[in-house]
Amino acid sequence: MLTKSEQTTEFIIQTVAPIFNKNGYAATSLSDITKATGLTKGAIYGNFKNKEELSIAAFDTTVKNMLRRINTHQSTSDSPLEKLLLITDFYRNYYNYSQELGGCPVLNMGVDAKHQNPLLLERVKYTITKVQNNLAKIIEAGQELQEIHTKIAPLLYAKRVYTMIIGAIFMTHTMEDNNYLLETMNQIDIIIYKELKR
Amino acid sequence: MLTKSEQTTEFIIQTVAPIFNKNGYAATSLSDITKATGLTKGAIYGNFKNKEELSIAAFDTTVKNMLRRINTHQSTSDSPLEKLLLITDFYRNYYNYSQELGGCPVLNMGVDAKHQNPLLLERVKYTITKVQNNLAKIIEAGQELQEIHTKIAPLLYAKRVYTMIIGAIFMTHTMEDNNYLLETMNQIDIIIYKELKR
DNA sequence: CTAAAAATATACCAAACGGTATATTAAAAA
DNA sequence: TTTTTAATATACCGTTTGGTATATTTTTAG
Repeated sequence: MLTKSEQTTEFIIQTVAPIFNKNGYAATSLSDITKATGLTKGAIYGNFKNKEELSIAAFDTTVKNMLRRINTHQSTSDSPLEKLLLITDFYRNYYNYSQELGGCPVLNMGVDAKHQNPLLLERVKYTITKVQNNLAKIIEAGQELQEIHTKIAPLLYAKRVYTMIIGAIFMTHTMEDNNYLLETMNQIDIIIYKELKR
Repeated sequence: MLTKSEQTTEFIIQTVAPIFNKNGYAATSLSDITKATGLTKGAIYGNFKNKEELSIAAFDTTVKNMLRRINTHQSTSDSPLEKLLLITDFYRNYYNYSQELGGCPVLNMGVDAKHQNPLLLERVKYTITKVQNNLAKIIEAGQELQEIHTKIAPLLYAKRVYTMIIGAIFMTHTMEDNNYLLETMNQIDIIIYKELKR
């Protein structure tokens, strides 16, 4: 069972996460935070050291939820190759999903934290590395199960794919046009079928 | 000849552009601006209506310079196909170049302006559309000169390519690793040779 | 049910915010 | 060179900023 303060801490994070993600670190004020939560500064600073720490907790939670969601989605299948296709499938619905989060946390905070919040930037880098390694692991598993060509360099392809995904996320959000995401996922599926699959 | 005020206006824009690009709109304060220019608020507000207008002028100038630079680079050749290769070549050196600008203006302001500066966001959208159309025009010219397959849809490929480029820019800047940009440009070159070239 | 402890609210801080009215200085025209 | 005009500096405005010390309330333990 969660203590009262643990509940409050969790409530603050959940409430504030989309605000930070949407507005960025500097443009999110403490009055935004108190207004959204209905709490006072006393409560906020009783649960978090400062604004920076709160922004990091918010990012980490958002990302954790997102990665869990991708993981659940791909675990529908045991085949690594199909797992990859399920991931592109996940991102076909990402525009809707990420709008609930206030945008893509990796993209938004990667750009936003760059010159203002070094600790948060480290969390973004860590997240990107993690996503890439996850992709690479799936490719490796596919090679072991002889679904994927062994000549393929797993991490290289993982980076290639994630670069395309994040580009499509930016374009879709900025241009407010889901086709960038859909079209890019189709392209990645073609890579999976024509380059990876043996 | 430029009048005194025109000179000052230009000086302010040039000085302030990389600051806005680096820190984002909200995180750039008027004291940042006065400190960097050595001017007072009186001078700033004598030349610009407000902070928003200045940020837009700064973005427009940065982008104009950037587009001119790409244009100069590609005009080395008359062949549309080679023009495309010269563009990927330009982006191979983009990490260095964009660091001077305080990052990629399209990427940074696209994310930053999304929920804070609608006028600036419109400028970003306009820029993206322009870049895409430029790429599409080159492909069309290549089709007319029979360098590029006519079955290729110019705008579709233009969007595909720019999506990959902007993804690579994000990854390179966030991960501080130029390989994302280099690797992506190699991939685009492969697309040019294997899919576009006839 | 009461006492100790933990969590939240209140009231306050100096500093910084974007912006403006006015004074002063510098440039252009007569 | 003087006068007019334009450009910049100064001083100030109310508001908001992130953060804190302290008072009050709520929760938990005895």
